[in-house]
This record gives sequence, C-alpha cells and structure tokens, in this order.
Amino acid sequence: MNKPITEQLEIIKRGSNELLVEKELEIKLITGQPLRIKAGFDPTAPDLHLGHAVLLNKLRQLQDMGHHILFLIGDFTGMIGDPSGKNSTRPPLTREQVSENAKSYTTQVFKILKQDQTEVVFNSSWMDKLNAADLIKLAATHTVARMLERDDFDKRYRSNQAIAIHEFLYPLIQGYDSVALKADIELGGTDQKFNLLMGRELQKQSGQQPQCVLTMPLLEGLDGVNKMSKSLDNYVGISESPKEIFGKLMSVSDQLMWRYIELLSFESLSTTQQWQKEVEIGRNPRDIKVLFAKEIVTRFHDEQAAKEALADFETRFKRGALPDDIPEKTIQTEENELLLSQLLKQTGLTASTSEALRMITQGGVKLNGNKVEDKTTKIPRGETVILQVGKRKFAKITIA
RNA sequence: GGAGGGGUUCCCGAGCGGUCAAAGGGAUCAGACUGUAAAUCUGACGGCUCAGCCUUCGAAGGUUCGAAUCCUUCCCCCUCCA
Repeated sequence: MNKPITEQLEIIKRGSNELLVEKELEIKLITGQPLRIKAGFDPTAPDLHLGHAVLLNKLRQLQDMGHHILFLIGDFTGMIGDPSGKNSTRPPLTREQVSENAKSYTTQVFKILKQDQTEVVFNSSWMDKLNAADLIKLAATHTVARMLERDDFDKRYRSNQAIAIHEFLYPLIQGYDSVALKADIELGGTDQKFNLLMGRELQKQSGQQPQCVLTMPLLEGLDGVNKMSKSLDNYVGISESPKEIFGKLMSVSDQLMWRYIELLSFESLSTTQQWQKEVEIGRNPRDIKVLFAKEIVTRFHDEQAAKEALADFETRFKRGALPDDIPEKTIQTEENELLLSQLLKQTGLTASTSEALRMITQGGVKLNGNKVEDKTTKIPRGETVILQVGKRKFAKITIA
C-alpha cells in the first residue's frame, strides 16, 4: 500500500493485456484511497475455472495493495445472456437458476479473494428499479453504428448472423453498472473491452470520473484453441478434485503448457524462463508440467493433495496400475447372466450399448484386468468384477 | 408489404431422387507408440435384442418402387427493396 506509485502500476500491469488510461489510474492511486474495483461475472457458469482464476488472481493482487473489490454477479444481465464471444443468442436463465448459480459462485471465489475486502453485489438490485422509460433513456445514449463497432457484433453482422436487439442492451447495462457502483477500475477479459469502455462513457455522462479499464488475457481451454469455458467442456474447475485438476493439467499439450504457466503460475519470471531453457536443452517437458500441476493443486487444495495426485497419476499412467478409489456399484438383474455390453451401459461406463460394443471391438475394455475380445461376453449373476474402459474409467461392479 | 437466399448428425460444413447413417474439418473417444491424459500414427464417432434391424437431415403432410434431395403448408434465420 505504501509502495511508490510506479511500482504499484507495474504490479497492476504485470500479466495484463491492456490498461486504459494509465495516467488516470496514476492520479487515482496518488490519493492513497482504496479504489473501488469492479469485476463482473456471468451467472450462467457456476463452476469457476482457471480462466476465471487469471482475473481473480489479479483482483487478489489489488486487494493485497489495499483496494476494495466489487464482485458483481450479473444476475440481471444473466437473463439477457452475454453475447460476448458467442456466435448466437443465449437462452435466458430463470430467476431461480440465476440465484442458485450465484450462491455457488460466492462459495468458490474466496478460495482466491479475501473475504473482508470483497463486496458481492448483484446488478438486479439497481436494474430492477429502472423502468421502461429509464431503459429507453439509457438506450438513447448510443447509436447502432457505435454498437456495431464491437468486434463480435461486427463479425456476426457481416457474416449474416442474427443479433437480437436486446443484445445491444448488454453493454449499456454493464456500463450502467459502473455508474451505479461508482467504479474506479473495471477488470475483464480482452473480449470485454468494448463493454468496459462503455462504463467510462456512461460515467462521464453522469458526471463521474470515468473508470480505468484493465483487460486480462483469455486463457485457452484444454483444447488449446477456444477460450476456456464450461460450455465447451475444456476447462479445469478450481473446485475439482486434486486428481482431476492434476490429470487435466497433465493433458495440456507441451506447447500450451507455457501459456498456462505464464498466466497462472506464481513462480517468478526468472524461474519460468529457466524452465524454458532447460526444456530447450533436453529436459522432459513433462517434468515442468508436473511442477506446474502440483503448484495449482496445492493452491486450490494443499501440498499433501498435490503429492497424492502425482503419485496416483504415476501409478495409473506410468505403470498402468488400478487407482485405489474405484467406484463400486451394484447392478440388479432378473437374468442369470448379463451381457458385458449391457453392463457397461447400465453402469454408465459407456453412454450406450453401441458405444460399449465399439469399445470392445477397439480393444478398450478390460474385465478384471484382461482385455475383452469377445463382444458376446456374459457375466453371471453373483459375480463381482472390475471393469475398465479406456485409461480413465473404472468401476467395481457386483451383479445381484 | 415485395423479391431472393438459407435451416444437415456435438460444432463448422458438403450433399440436392437411389450407391446416404449422410464427404471434409474440428471436438471427442479407443488403440499403437511414448516422455504424459504431450506430440505423432491408426481407427471409431445415431440407437438397438449389432454381420440384422430401427430412428435421423427445421416441423407437419404429399408425390415416388425409393426423398436430406421434388411438391404443399407452417416455424425460424439472413440479404436487398419499401
């Protein structure tokens, strides 16, 4: 808090994509007052993942400098559905869904943020008070041409895809939130830049000092192509089990690993640069990935869990052994014996009978450790068997 | 209101009367290999009582021996004109 301004600015900017407008932020920092930092979250995805962590880490840094976080849950805007990065309109959420998701958010954020310097706010609390006339006034502040400047609107418009009128309201409402909160800075992903700037304009119009805008890079998902998101199922959730987090991070490609490290690791720059050099001269990238995976598991669980996750990973994938926590299930049947394909489906190891048969044909099914060759394999009632599909799905099944 | 274009399997996207459960790419999954759930290669990728059968190409009808492909109506999207 007492660090020189230039140093504070350095910390704020590190790892970020863009800071607008630096001069203004400097002036705000000079006052020495805790700044009101706004960050908005879409209530459609109640599972926070590492993509969110990039932003949350930055918020945490700001808290450590003494600033005050306004953790905004866009429960009102959630009913619109943020068009950002989407190529089509999202279905709106019900009130019940929104509030349920919001609850789940708040239990997760404090794995990263300090609770006493965080204020959780809902934009419905002021948006619900706006009437139709107010909304028209708000809509009148900007033109369609201006809205179409937004990158993804522009893309959709040019590629002849639908843009619903209410989607234009989204940036306006997000901007209005900044007015309502009297935000000093707003953080968001790079895809939020337009929305964040909207806040500045609306604040100016209502006589406030415009907020500064700090954009953070978007973390690619596990596929390495799309941004990390729950809907694409390419995410690592911060509430997932140590083994899941560890395993998923190990599945990141050697190339993408560096990006993850850059955006998520707390290791010093010199350390990570050292890693890169070592890999260049022949060190196995897997070793680095292990170090990084352990760091992340430790952060969201603890060191012990990280060690166990590593040990589990090694026994399973290096030595091909069974994990120690195979889920157990009992299947009821009237028959004297069950077709293996039926069993796989009923236990959920495969999504359908067809898939089960495919897996067997492809040699991906093991019964008590032995590869199954025969599609018509049957298992008599009363038996308890260990089934494995692929490398990662196991179950201990008793047929009763 | 008028004219035209379009809606295809998770996504993108070909097909435009039979050889279509539907090209190609992505995602996913399996196998091989390995340094890992990396990379690479190979294969699978609607469902089922699985060498056979059933259901899919916006929806509902119709023509035909036979339709994703033709016709009718309806729903939705886009473009241009007004």
